[in-house]
Amino acid sequence: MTDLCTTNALRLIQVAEDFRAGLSGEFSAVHGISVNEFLLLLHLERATANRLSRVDLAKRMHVSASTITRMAAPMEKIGLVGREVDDRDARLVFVVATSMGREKLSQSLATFSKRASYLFSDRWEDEELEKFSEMLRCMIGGTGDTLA
Amino acid sequence: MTDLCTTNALRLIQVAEDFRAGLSGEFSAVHGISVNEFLLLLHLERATANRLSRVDLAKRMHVSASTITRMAAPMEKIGLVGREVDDRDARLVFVVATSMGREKLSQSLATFSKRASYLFSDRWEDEELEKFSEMLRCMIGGTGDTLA
DNA sequence: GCAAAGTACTTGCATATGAAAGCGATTCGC
DNA sequence: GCGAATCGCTTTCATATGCAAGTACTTTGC
Repeated sequence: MTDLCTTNALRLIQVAEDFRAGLSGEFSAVHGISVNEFLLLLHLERATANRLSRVDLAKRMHVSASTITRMAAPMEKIGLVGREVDDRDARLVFVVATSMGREKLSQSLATFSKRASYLFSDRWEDEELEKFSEMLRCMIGGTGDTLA
Repeated sequence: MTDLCTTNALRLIQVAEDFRAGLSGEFSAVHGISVNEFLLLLHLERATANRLSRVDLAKRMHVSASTITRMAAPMEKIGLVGREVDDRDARLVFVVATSMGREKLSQSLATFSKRASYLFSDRWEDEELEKFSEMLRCMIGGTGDTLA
C-alpha cells in the first residue's frame, strides 16, 4: 500500500522536525547546547569505551567530518569533551566526554525525556508504545551504531 | 514510562534523518531539487487554492520567512513556481506552482513513495501501518496545516 | 482622517554546514 | 623496504539559514 507508506513517511518527517524544533529552543535556553551537541555527547556515552573518532561520529550523526571537527572544538574549549590519541595509529584522535560533559548530558537527557514523554503523553498503552518502538527499530539502518 | 518514550523519540529522530539523507541524494541526482524544494511544492499542492503566502509556507516548513524568499527565487527562475498578488492586500505575494512545478512534484513524489514503501517494506500488515499512522497523526502539532 | 501599531516581504550580517583540497600517518603491492 | 594508494583530520570556499533591520502596505485607535 504505497499511499499509506507515503503518508507515514511524511508524518514521520513532520513529527521528527516538530520535536527537534521544540527541543532546540529549550536546549539552548536551559542547557546552553544545541541538539546536535547533545546528540554528540549521547553518541559518545553509548559507544564502546565511551569514545569515538571524528569519522565515526560523522557517520553516526549524518554530518560531514568537517562539521564534527568544528563542533568538537568549542565543546573542547568549554570542557565538555577532551581528546585521546591512539597509541597504534597517530592519525586517530578520539573524542571523549569529560565528567562535565557527562553531567551536561545527564541534565540534557532529562529535558529530552520530559519532552519525549510529553510527545507520547498518556495517549497510549505500554503495549502500543512497545509496538511503535519495535517498528522504528526495524526501520533504522543496519549499521548497528545506533543510539537507541 | 519515560524510558520507553525516550527511546521512541530517539529512534524517531534517527529514522527520519536516515530517510531524509537517503532521499536527499536521489532527489538531487534524479530530479535536480532538494528535499526542501520538494516539500515546498507539496505544501503548495495540498494548500487551499494551491497557493500560499511566504509566511504561511515558512510556518508550515519550520523555516524563517527569509529562507522562503531565498528558496522561491531560484525556483521561480527555473519556472517551477510563479507569483500571484492579492487584490485586497498589496503586501501579499502568493507562491503558486506552475504546470512544470506540478510535473516536477509528481515525479519527485513517485521517488518519495518508492522510498517510503521500501522503508516500510512488506514488514507489516496494513492494520499495523494504520495504527502507526494514527499514532503519528496524534503527535503532529495542532495547527492543522499538515502535509499528511 | 491620521498617526501609531502591526503585517508581509526583503536584505545585510553572522553562523552552520558540505564538498573538495591539503596535510600527516598508515597500509598495500611488489 | 619503498612508492603509491588509502585514511583521518583540518582548512578553505561556497551555499544555506536565522535574526534583525529596513521597506512598503494595511489596520487600529482616537
